[in-house]
Amino acid sequence: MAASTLSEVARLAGVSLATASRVLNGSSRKPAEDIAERVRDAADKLGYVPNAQAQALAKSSSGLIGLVVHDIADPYFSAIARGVQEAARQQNRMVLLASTSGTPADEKQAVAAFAARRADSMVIAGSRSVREEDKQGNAELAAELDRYCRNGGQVGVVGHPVVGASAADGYHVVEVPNEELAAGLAGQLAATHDGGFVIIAGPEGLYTSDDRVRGFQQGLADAGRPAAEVIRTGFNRAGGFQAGQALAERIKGSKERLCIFAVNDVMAIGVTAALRPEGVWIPRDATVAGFDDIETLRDFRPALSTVHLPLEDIGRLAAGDPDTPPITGTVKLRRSTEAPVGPQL
Amino acid sequence: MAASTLSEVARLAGVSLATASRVLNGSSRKPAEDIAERVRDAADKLGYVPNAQAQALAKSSSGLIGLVVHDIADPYFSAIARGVQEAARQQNRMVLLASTSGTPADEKQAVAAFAARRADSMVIAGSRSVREEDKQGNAELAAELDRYCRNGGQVGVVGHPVVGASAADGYHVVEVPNEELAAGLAGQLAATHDGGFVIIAGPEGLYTSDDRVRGFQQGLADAGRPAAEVIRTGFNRAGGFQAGQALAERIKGSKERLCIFAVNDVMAIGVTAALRPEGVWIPRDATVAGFDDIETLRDFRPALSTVHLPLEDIGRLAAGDPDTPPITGTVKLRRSTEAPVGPQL
DNA sequence: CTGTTAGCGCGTTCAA
DNA sequence: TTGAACGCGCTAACAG
Repeated sequence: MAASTLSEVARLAGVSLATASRVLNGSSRKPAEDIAERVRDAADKLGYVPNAQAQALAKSSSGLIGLVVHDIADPYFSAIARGVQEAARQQNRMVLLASTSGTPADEKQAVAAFAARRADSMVIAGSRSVREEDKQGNAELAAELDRYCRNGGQVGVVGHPVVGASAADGYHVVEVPNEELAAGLAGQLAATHDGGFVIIAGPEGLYTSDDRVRGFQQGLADAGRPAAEVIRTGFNRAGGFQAGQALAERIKGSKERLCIFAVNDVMAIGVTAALRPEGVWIPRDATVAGFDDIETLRDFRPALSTVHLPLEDIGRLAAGDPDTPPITGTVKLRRSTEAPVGPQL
Repeated sequence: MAASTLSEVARLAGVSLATASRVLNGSSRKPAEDIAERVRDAADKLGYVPNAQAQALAKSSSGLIGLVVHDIADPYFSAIARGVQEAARQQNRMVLLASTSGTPADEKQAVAAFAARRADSMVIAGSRSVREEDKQGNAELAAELDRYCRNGGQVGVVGHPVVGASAADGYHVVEVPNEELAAGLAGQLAATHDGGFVIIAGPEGLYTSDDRVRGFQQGLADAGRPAAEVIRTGFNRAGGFQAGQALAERIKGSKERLCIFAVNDVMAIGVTAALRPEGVWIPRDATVAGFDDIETLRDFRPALSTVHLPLEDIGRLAAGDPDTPPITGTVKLRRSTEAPVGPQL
């Protein structure tokens, strides 16, 4: 038993298809009130639900907005997703979700699927990479996006342009000032920290990670400090944990109080978690800072110094919301980077 | 410049529409290999992307699965969303996302929108409620779901049936054994805790909250303990925080070491966060337990005792994945409920 | 203001 | 095996 159709409603109301359509679905021209009511009654009686697919086909506008993320359960992405969702709601559209493993090849698949569904626009979140292994995938992804844009699609990319994508119409990038913010963080940390710095970074070639590393180094240089050593690892908690384990020995074997900058919050949490069982206490024996200011981690102790990013706004902006302010971040110094004898909050 | 259509491809390949369709989109009957190749070439040249809307219209099956959550940025829901996403991927379908404010009225809207898009199935997560204020909304939601099911839709609900929904075909509930698990938690806590218990619960009428409260009380009773006092507050971190503030005085003013059970993890975190600045240390001055075992909170210190729920599996199951095991939880006792002189992990 | 008609892009039944 | 024709449910031109 399929859902009832508009023509059934029209027949029951004793009017034509067009009239029923005008009454039930948004049209500029409003039919007479008495006939309109009859149509509404009929629709009600039949439990009529307009077929959005058919509407989309006829109007060639689907009211869909696609969202590509690496992992919807990652708090970074889910915060962005919330922003996209809100923007979609305001625009009276629905969100199509695609979680990919993070490889460009997978993302290309997702983009193609969105294009097939004729999504009006789409948002691509997740770090871009220039690693050799992603080269072909990037090219294909760029081609797919390009075609989509040429067909009138709107694309919002978070962070960096997709590698190789031409600056087509309808293609816009929500720039996140990772580099400046990381420099700012480094500057503020250098003001109170005398010892050395170490950076826990993601794999080389990940733009977001690379930008934050570069910015941080620049900030150190501006403060007259030597460059920090960079440890490359996975761009997630597990990566941070590994790096933390590797650092533990070193910290315990030296008198120096190291300041550790992990290029994102979950990595910083991983570092801290690895250090704790080794008896290395933050901020007593070393200090730790992250990046992103993930909401769920805000109750973490010691409170994590980080850079606040308005992730929801980023999502909203990428989804094409006009009255979202441009993206700016804020350095947040908290307990994890306090001086050795700071207040015991 | 709109995307190219199947008939354009057919014309360029010099074949009929039907043939092109058979070649490009899954059909049982395969045309000759030489002609098939010509069609594929043409499609490639034109950058043909099948219009999923039109396909859906013709086949009356959209390949869409709707997901209703209260807040996609809430780690509880985003974990479930991951499960749904994975199931969808396996079934070669896409996820339509709707975040609602949590009111049944909003959820009804979302369900209607999914129905309009002719989603093949949908998943509704988020606690059901029997509060008076939700009565009408619940009824409308139930009616909407009912109609959707009658039209052949599949509905998976997490936790509890939607209030008032008739057990229609295609309607199934992923039961979460909240009550038994809460009882189990209470039992294990009672084994090592001598003092009193307090429960921080959500508003009365929220099934999930009520079940956990009831189970916990039952568990206490089975252990020969008096019933715990129940404090009602918001079902989120803010609610927990408020309750924590209210409790702080009492804990400081008494010698008794209270065991606080918050009906979910984020509330437990809120309680702990409120207690900390008041100088109440966990587990020294009081102990705290939660429910859900949210992944992002696992590095929280003191490590939170809780009940582990396989949220991804729940999502997968609700999305109709056949080979996901039935849902069982596990009590996880960690540092936050340890005896006063436990090991300093 | 209303009704008729022609598509939107595709799957699928029929004849050929 | 291939192609012509119809229908999926709806919108938007037209004509009345």
